[in-house]
Amino acid sequence: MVKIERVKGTRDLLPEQMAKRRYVFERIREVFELYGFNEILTPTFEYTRLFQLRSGEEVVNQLYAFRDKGGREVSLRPDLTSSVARLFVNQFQNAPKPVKWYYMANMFRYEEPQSGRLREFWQAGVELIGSANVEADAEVIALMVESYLATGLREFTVNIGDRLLLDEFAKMLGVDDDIGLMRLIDKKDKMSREDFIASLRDFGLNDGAVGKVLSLIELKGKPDEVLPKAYELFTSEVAKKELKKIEELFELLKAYGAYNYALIDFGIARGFDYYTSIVFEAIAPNDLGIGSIGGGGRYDNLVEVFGGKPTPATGFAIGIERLIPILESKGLLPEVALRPDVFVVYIGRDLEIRLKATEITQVLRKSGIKAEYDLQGRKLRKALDHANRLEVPVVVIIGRKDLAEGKVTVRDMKTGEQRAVEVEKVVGEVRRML
RNA sequence: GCCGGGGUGGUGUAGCCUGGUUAGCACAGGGGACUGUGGAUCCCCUAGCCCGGGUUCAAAUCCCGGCCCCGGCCCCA
Repeated sequence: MVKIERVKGTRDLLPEQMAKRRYVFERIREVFELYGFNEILTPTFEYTRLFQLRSGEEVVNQLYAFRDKGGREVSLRPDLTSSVARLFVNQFQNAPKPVKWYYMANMFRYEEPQSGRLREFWQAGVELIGSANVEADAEVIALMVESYLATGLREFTVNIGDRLLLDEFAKMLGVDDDIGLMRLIDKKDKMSREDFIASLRDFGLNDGAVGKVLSLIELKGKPDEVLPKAYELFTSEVAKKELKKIEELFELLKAYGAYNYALIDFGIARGFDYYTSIVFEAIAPNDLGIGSIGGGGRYDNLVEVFGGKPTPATGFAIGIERLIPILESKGLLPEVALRPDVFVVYIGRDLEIRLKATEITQVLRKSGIKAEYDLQGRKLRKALDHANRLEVPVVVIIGRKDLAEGKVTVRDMKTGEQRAVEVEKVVGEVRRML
C-alpha cells in the first residue's frame, strides 16, 4: 500500500485545533475592524520577480519557487506585504489616504522546520499605506497590542527599534556594510557578551566602535530612561529628529493606552531589509522556544520600488502558529464543544420510524439546536453508548410505542431521567434541558 | 543547506542493545452476547514494523541511502 505523508513543514489542522484557531482569528479580526482596517486577500502565488525586486536574488533560496506550465516563474507568497504593495501600486494609488487593509492568510517559506517555524504558516496582519506621520506608527503598534490583549494574552511586550537610527549609527562608526552590522546587532541576545564583542572585532570594529555598539544595545527599556542616553550617543541631526519622533510615538502610545506594553530596544534590526524607520517585534515569555510572536515596521520606499509614487507605509503581522501554542500553554484558549446538543436515536429499522427521526432532527436543527441522528443505524443500546461517548447531553428516542401516542422520549444523559413528550413539544423540551 | 535525537495498527507503547515462534499490550473503531434504554462485563473482528537497498540460512532488530518528525545552526523577506 502506498502511504503518502504530509509534505515537510506542513500541518493537518483537526477540528479541535481549527476551533481554537478560529477563536483566535475572530478576536483579532474584531479589533482590526474596530480600528477601521478592511480585509483583503491577494493570490497565493505571484511572479517570483515581485519578491526578488524587494529583497534581492538571495531571497529566492527561501521561496517556494517554480515554473508553471506556461513558463512563468512564480512563487508562493512568503508574506503579504509585497503583494499588498503591488496591489496598491496597481489600483489604489489614487485612493483616499491612508489605505488601511488587513489579511489573515497562509504564507510559505522554504526553511528547515523547527520550534515555531513551519513551511506553511498563517499570519494576521495589517498594512497602513499613505501616512508618514508618527501617528500611523502609533496606530499600528497600538493595534498590535490590542490584538494580543483581545486573545487574552497579558504577558508580552512590543519592543521598538529604528532602522534609520541603526543606519545613522553605522555611518557614525564609518561602517560600509550596515546590513552586516545590523545582523550582528540583531543576534546580540543569542550569544554571551564576550562572544558578541569578539564577533564585533571580527567584523572589523576598533575598541571605540565596539564600546559604542555596547552602549547602543544597552538602550533598552522605557523611554524616560533610554532616550536621554540615546540623545547623547547619537549626534547627527537626522538621528536627533528620529529620536524626537520616537519620543512622540511613546506619548501617542500613552494616549492609545498601549504604553505599558511598549519598550524601546534600539538593538532590534529585524531581518527585512525594506524597513526604513520604526520597527518593532512582540515577545511573549514562554518555555516553548518561541521567539517573536509578531513584528512589523515602517517601509517607506517599497511602493516606489514596485513602480509606484513614493508612498510611506507601515504595518505588522502576527504569527498565528507562534501565538497559539503560547495561548494554549497559558490556558487562554476556550474549550470548544464539538459534540452535538442532541442525539436522535430510533428503535428498529422501519422506514416510518427512520423518516420520523430524520424529520425531528431537522426540526431541532431549524430551531438552532445542534442535532445529529444515528446515521449508523445502531441498536438502541449501542446508540446510547455512542451518545454517551460523544458526551451528548440530551438524547431523543423515537420508537413505535411512543409514536403510537404521538410522543417521543427525551432523555437527560447525565441524570438518566427521561420522559415522553408530544412530538410538537420536542424542541421546547430539549431547549429547556440544555 | 548543516548538526543531534527519533520513526512499530487511528492513538500511546513493548520488542531493537544481544537477529530466530503467529510482532505483544492498552485505548479507540466495527460487530455480537443483550429483540425499547447507555456509562459495566465477556467474546469476535478491523488495523502496524516509514520507504528502498545491503549483510545473513533468517532483519522491526545490524549497515547504507532517502523521506518524515522533534530540536538546534544558518537564514529569517
